[in-house]
Amino acid sequence: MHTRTRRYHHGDLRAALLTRAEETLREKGPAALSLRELARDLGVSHAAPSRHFKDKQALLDALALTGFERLTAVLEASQDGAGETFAKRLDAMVRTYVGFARDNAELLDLMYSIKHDPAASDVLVEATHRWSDLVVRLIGDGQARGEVREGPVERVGLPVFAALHGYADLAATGMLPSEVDEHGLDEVIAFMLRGCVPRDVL
Amino acid sequence: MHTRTRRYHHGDLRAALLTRAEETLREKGPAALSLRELARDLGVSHAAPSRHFKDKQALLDALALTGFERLTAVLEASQDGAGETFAKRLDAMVRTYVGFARDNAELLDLMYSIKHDPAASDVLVEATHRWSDLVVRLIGDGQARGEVREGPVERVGLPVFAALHGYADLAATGMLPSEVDEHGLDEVIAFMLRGCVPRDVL
DNA sequence: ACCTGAACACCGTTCAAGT
DNA sequence: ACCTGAACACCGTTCAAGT
Repeated sequence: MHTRTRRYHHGDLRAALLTRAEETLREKGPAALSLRELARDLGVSHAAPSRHFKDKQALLDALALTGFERLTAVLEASQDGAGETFAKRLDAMVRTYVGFARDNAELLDLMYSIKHDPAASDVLVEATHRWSDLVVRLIGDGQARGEVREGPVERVGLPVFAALHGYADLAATGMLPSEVDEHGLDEVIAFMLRGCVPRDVL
Repeated sequence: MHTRTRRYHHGDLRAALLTRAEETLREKGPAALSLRELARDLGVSHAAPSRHFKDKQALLDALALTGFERLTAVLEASQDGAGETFAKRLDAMVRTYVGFARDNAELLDLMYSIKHDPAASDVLVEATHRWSDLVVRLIGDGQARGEVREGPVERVGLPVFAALHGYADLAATGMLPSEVDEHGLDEVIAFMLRGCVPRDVL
């Protein structure tokens, strides 16, 4: 690839490994991710990655962490220009999340598989909390405005999150016939709003 | 384990491989599933499995297929004594599905990962259709009774399925704090019913 | 028909040794 | 501090040969 004579590696092997790992994950799937092939791609010996990641799992953890950081960043950004009403803020968040899931299907899968690993690192657990806090805040604000039914936020928010998580997974893994996926998201958002409706309405 | 002198294998190696594979999947997770270890566990040579499954993927496909068969069986059974109303039938189906997901978390994961593989076999695709037909029938019957809003069944059913799939995944992978999981399912079912409510009500 | 044993090309991980 | 090269114990897959 790059023909300069290299004594060791050109600079930041750690970052290069993560970048290349994500490319491979996206292009060839998680099964094709091998430390040795990564090292080969980057022109270092197969043992070199171990200086930066104690084992393969540590690299996957680090990769998942970058995913959570990017996800929370776009989700937070989605709330900025979204407007005031619960309907508009929910719409923005859901479309952003599903968009991220479509664009990063394999990465999101990795993120979830690591999240429910009991040995997940602290920084990683913290990253997932930042994201669930966003949902909690969205629901809480909606309740404060009288646009969402009363009740403990986790209980009101849980079905919303379940539907969001489920639809994003279906869409990202290509399990929806394309003509369903076309307007499916509109349908899901309307469904969520009906589910959130205050008790005096339904 | 069994001490009888065996010339080759005791009988049905194919079935024994599938049974042992599911045990390993359940106890040690998908990463620990190796053809060679399976063969060792069953006391045959490492090449023996290839007589029954052309490669590892073929064994996983067969395992997923048994999963789909058992899943559709319990789901169909759930509808028998469920009662007449849409609410009761939905309740029965959702609880049965989530129960299956909890009891077979790793297997269900495998089933989904294979389902969205473009090279999925015909019998496997057919098995997944039997299950989506069940959801379609549930929604269609609800509409006929005037208990579910009008519209194309796929469009009405999609958010229900998304929420079901999403909640089952959260519950099965242990991502719900136990005090949330306690009453979470009731909350999700009520949410689904509000989402399905006819247009003249909401 | 069903299984074995050896062979091949891959892994992840470890560790002395090099620069 | 960072990387190499050899070594070890695993994989999946294939194929001649055995019963």
